[in-house]
Amino acid sequence: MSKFARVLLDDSGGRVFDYGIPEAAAAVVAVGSRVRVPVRMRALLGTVIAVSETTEAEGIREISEVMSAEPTMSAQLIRLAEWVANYYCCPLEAALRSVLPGVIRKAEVGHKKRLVARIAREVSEEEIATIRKRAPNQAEVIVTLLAAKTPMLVSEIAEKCSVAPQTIRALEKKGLLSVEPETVARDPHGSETFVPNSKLELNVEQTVVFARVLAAIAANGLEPAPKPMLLHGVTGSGKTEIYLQAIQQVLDRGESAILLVPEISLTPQTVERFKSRFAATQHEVAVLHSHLSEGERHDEWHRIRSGAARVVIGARSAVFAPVEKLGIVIVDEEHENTYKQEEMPRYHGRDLAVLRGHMEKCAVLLGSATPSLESYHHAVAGKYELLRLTVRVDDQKMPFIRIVDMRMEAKKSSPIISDPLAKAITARLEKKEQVILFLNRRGFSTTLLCGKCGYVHECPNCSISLTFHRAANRVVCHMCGHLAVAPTKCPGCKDPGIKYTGTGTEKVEDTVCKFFPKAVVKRMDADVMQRREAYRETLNAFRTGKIDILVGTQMIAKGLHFPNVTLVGIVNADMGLHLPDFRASERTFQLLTQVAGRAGRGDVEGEVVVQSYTPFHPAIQFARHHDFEGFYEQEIEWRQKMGQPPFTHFVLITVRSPHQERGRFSTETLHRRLKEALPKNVTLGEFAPAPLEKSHGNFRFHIAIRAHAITKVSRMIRDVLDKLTMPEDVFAVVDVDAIQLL
DNA sequence: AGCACGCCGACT
DNA sequence: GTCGGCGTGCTC
Repeated sequence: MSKFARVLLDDSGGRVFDYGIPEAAAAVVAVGSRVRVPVRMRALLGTVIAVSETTEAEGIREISEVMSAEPTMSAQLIRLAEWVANYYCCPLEAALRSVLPGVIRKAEVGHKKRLVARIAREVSEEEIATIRKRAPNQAEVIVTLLAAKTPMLVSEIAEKCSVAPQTIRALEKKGLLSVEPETVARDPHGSETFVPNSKLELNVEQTVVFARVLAAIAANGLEPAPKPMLLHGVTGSGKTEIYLQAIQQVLDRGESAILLVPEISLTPQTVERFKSRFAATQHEVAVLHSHLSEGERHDEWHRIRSGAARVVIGARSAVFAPVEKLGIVIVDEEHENTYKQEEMPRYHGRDLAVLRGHMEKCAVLLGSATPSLESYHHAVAGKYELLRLTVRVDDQKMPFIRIVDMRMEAKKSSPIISDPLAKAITARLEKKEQVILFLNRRGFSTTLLCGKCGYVHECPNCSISLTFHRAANRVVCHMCGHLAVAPTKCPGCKDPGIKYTGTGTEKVEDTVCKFFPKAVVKRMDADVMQRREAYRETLNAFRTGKIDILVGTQMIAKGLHFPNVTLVGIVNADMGLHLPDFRASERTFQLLTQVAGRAGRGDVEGEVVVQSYTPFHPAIQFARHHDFEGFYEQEIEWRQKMGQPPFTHFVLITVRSPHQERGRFSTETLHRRLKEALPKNVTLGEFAPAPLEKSHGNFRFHIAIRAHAITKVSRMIRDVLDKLTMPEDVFAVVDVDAIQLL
């Protein structure tokens, strides 16, 4: 009695077919196996997603080839992919693509193979002497290999002994050496050596927290699965050390660990810190991120799959790392929006970390100085275990935060650098301390406005105004990258009096240079950091004190620490506060807290100056008092009243088309069908043009849905969309638990 | 997604 | 009569 495999074809529009498992392959075909199967006249690649004793299908054919002896994906990862497909309303095919990197599924890029030579048998001194008379080069090779005590690359030997490869071949013929192609892993950090660093002593709070983490790890594999832990630790409270020691504990138990970090934090320094720590215990660390080459990704994946590397650090997609015996998943900066994938499948890395931990019954640790409302709500509700670190490791006080009311100050002094901020900078410069100025917008000015006819220079493809970049003398669209020469007169009425209004980092840099001509000012944003080394160079210059004032965007807000930075100025705290986004307030609070955390990490107390036109906004006031709980309390109350997440799930459907009327019509039809299909307890919002009405030349429309049981709703939306045929140039995107609302 | 099947117009 | 346009639907 043979079995049947349910196979999902790679490029077959998400359809599954049943195939017979040949007797000979019965032992190797399992859920997660990659197989070649006959489809009509062709043989296609697919993934086995289930194995059963029976099938309803008629005209069953047999699997023609099994790609590897072991399933390429574990049954658990297949289950995770199925969950992603059901929850995030996408085809299983798309979810599986995230689980299995393209390079692995194609199986074309093999391991990088190189010829490796090793000593084949004992060689006596006399023998070497005999060889040396006839073939001194051959003798040299033998001596080198003996001295090395390990096999060497043929190319390496050839170079070192300056001999031709034939010399080595000759030795192989004599039976003294064996030469074989061997897999050589490309280590993205292979050329670096790591100085082992040992663990730091934990303070009282850290010890308490770590004990709880240990308890969770000790419960790995038991029923019920340990509760996920939320570590709320203020900036500088030593969360990373907890992560490091937790991972060590997991390794000691023979298990593996996954650490998710936001893509931007995955700097060489971060990676180095982890590699160094585990270098001491000889454990390999694999790194996964989007900038790996195909070959590197291939090698890292196999290093993980084979168990050679049991620590995985990576951006969101690393949550799918093929580790066995998962012992802990850690999500650093769990509130970060970069964990949400903004293309299909639109999963949230942190949420999948929690789910995977639950499925594999292992510890899950989420960490942040400013937890997301969602996670903190779970902690308060007892779904997560809440752990706290309230003091900084060096007993450093939290920085003093001063709010400058720009409604008054902007008139009196400069709208960019107010008097109080200027005075604070002067004082710090006199003491030879360093300053960071933060503004979350690139460019010189944000709007070109004609004073005469009211013309605003907008992007032809997007409904936002173009930003003037003075250094390049161009106007640039920050959405689609549209570029044009900066106009000198109004493109509408030809009046030469066109005005540049609004502030970007370029203008801040400019103003600061004028205010403090003696200070060394450097700007750090995506524009000046185009060269890869520029980032490191600037940071090094800043660290060694060659720069007095660093002006920058997001880039300088996250996780960098410089002991000599004692003042952080936030040029405009209101930016982003008034966007049509229910998370605007939460984001502002997080950003202010994170940026403020950059101040005062040395032995001098830090100071933060926040410029705002709405100084009494709760997000600003609570951030000022370092009061996360206070912010949470008032924000969660509002969310509950409004039926916003975390009390509902928010699903956003975006319909886009280059043709405005076709887009509107399709949205209308979709909305009507949804109204018919969705049950009463699901809130279906009216369809409307998106706040960002036009982007990349597409008109965009939104339908918002709020619901409690998302998987059911997801299914219904999929059914409605499948039945609906849209015009060729109209596309609908479903985003479950949407973060990007514009 | 491909690719066969099929049902209509232009052409050796 | 045949070649080939692409519109519709099936693939275990």
